[in-house]
Amino acid sequence: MKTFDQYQNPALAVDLVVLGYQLGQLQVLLLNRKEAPFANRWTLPGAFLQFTETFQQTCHRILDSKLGMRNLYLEQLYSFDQPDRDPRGRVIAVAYYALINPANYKTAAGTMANDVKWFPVHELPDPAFDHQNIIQTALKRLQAKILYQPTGFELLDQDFTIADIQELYECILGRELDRRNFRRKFLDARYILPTGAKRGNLKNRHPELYRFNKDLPLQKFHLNIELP
Amino acid sequence: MKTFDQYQNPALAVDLVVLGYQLGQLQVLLLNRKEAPFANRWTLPGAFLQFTETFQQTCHRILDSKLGMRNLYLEQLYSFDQPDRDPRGRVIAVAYYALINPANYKTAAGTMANDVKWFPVHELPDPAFDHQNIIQTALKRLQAKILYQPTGFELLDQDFTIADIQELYECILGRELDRRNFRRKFLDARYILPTGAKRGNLKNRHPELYRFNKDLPLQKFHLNIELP
DNA sequence: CAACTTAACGTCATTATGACGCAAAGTAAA
DNA sequence: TTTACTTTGCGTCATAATGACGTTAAGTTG
Repeated sequence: MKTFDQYQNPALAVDLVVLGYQLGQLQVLLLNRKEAPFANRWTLPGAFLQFTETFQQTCHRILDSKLGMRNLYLEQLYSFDQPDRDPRGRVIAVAYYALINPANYKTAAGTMANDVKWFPVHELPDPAFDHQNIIQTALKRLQAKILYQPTGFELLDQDFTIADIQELYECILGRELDRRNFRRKFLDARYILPTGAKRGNLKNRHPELYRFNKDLPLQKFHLNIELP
Repeated sequence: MKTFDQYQNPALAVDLVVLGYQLGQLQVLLLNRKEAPFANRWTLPGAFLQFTETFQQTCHRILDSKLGMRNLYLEQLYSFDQPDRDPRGRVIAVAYYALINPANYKTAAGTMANDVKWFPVHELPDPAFDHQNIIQTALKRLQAKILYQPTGFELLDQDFTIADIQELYECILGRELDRRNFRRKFLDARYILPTGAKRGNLKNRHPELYRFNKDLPLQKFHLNIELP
């Protein structure tokens, strides 16, 4: 039985679209690249796959060691194969995306090294390589995903108000939703359950806090919202 | 600027799940493998990515040269990374799936070389490598896809009856649907348009022939069917 | 022309959705 | 202590979509 080590294989990189929700905006985490090519440009965090690693292991190596993040939602996004996507040679990128709540990390705006930064998805710099393309693919995936899987909750605190989650949905979907119909849907369908507590320290009426209903059968979650 | 050719990179294979609808059943195309490992076992058609190829080019190389198929629906499925998925060494598989109408090719049952064969998806042999896993991933993807994209039509003749397409949906989704409600949905929403012709040569009433409505805005296509 | 089968069309009750109105709770200003 | 203002929470109504199912029409076979 022969092996394949002697053939010329493309290099294999794993790139991560880390998405967080902060200050009412969906944000992407980018790194400022030091080396050529694309020195001083912003890029997705990434690493080359080590020979014995799985993709997930590479992801966790990047997230844990470089960014101090763990226990997050992670899913394979797509594999990118344009032959000229890296000027150094043939590099295939397997992209994953992660959803995190920035409040759980020291990565809130301002508390990070200046080569790591959150960018609101509508104010992105022109990133290196084909990373713009990868980011847009992730955003489209997320738009589709939150309509049939309760993944949006990964971006919020465990306890949240209905206004919180509605703003998150509006931000991701890029359209406004009727407050009262949104509430009705999430409550009637029991996607969320009241905790009994309310959020205080507010100027106006104190809203109730809710939590995702962990007992919800996954195939029951479905929102019928048209994209703009 | 350095290149990466000198590193030890995993081999990169492209594997194809070719799906066809025939004899009222969804079928997968498998090849009988001649060489070790897994000699005499059935596998997905596949090939190693050549250094300058895109994934799609590899797919077309496999489909065109080995199977004589072209002009088909092709979409990236998922990338498989289990380190032990190939006993010859580390091989990453980027899987694509293709939807074809077998009637358009000489690959109808019985007209093929005996090392190429269609298998109904519920009567699969135990395939080599992790190909069972890849096939099941493709079937789940197809189930989800036909509910929000009009991809099912790729598996049928251009002109079809409502019974044809309903049987296709029932077969892919694995559940029965009400004949009258199915018709109502597809006609009222103008997913399909009448051609004016009817299918003759039948024992009973001759059904009208329809065609997919090419002018349908894609975001309008949506079926609200729960999976079993 | 009677029997049989599939296609085509229709009805009705229930549920989901879109578009709103209005009262309650809380803070801040008068 | 009112009054103004804002956000939350609850409710209504019309319309659209869906599930369940009955009836008639078209065609073949005996």
